[in-house]
Amino acid sequence: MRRDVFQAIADPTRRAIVLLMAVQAMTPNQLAQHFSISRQAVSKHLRILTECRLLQPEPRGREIYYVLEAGKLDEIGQWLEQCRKSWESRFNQLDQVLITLQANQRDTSTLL
Amino acid sequence: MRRDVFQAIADPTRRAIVLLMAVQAMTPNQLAQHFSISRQAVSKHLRILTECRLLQPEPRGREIYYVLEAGKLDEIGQWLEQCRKSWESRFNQLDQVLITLQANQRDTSTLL
DNA sequence: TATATCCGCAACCATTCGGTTGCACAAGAG
DNA sequence: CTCTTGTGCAACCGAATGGTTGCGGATATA
Repeated sequence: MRRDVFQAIADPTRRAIVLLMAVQAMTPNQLAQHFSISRQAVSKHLRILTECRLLQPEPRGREIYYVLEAGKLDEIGQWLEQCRKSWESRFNQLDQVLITLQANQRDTSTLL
Repeated sequence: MRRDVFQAIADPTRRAIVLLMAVQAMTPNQLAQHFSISRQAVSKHLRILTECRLLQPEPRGREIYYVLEAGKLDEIGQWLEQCRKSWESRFNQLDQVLITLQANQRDTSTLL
């Protein structure tokens, strides 16, 4: 199933999972020991993180290691940059106006 | 009310609002014209974005302009960086092991 | 082979979410 | 003052969320 990465990291438990996985890949059982919820609840979170390609399962015998797909984090970074860029160009536009005004200040009287 | 910024940007409509607000501050009515949902639904989104300090309301008479609080975006960026940093230091640790092994390669036979 | 372990799936449940409609109130416009 | 406009708030509703428990299947272990 396709899923939204922003919706995936909305839950604080899932963000903690991503952080842990960034340090070291783990199995669901190992992971569940870090939380106070049931193993199945952790598995649900892993499923969601896997569906949006933030994690990738790597079976090792009867165990399954979930590995972080760090490249998927860029999707979040791109949105962030888009916001920041728009926000700053908004100021740049204002700066342009001010610079133009300042440059023409000596002519302002004649222009108005 | 205090709110989680990650939960706030989980909804695609709210992300679109943030992007629009990054370009130009708007009133709820102006904003609602960009979407196919009701004005009240947009107002709900504005409330959530305001509660997590991503937007700040600026009353102008009977109108209210919502202005982006761009600094709040850093909270997301910090989490991202924390993930990336852990992820890369994970590789660095592996690199250290490999480098050490390679340096000692000539002695491996004696060490084992 | 029998048993224990690791894991995902399904059913269920309370709560939250995102949308709607209707209403009340404050501020300009006539 | 009256009317229109911009806004927030409350009630309601179906769907999604995050948790639980119980089960079955596959893999190691005795």
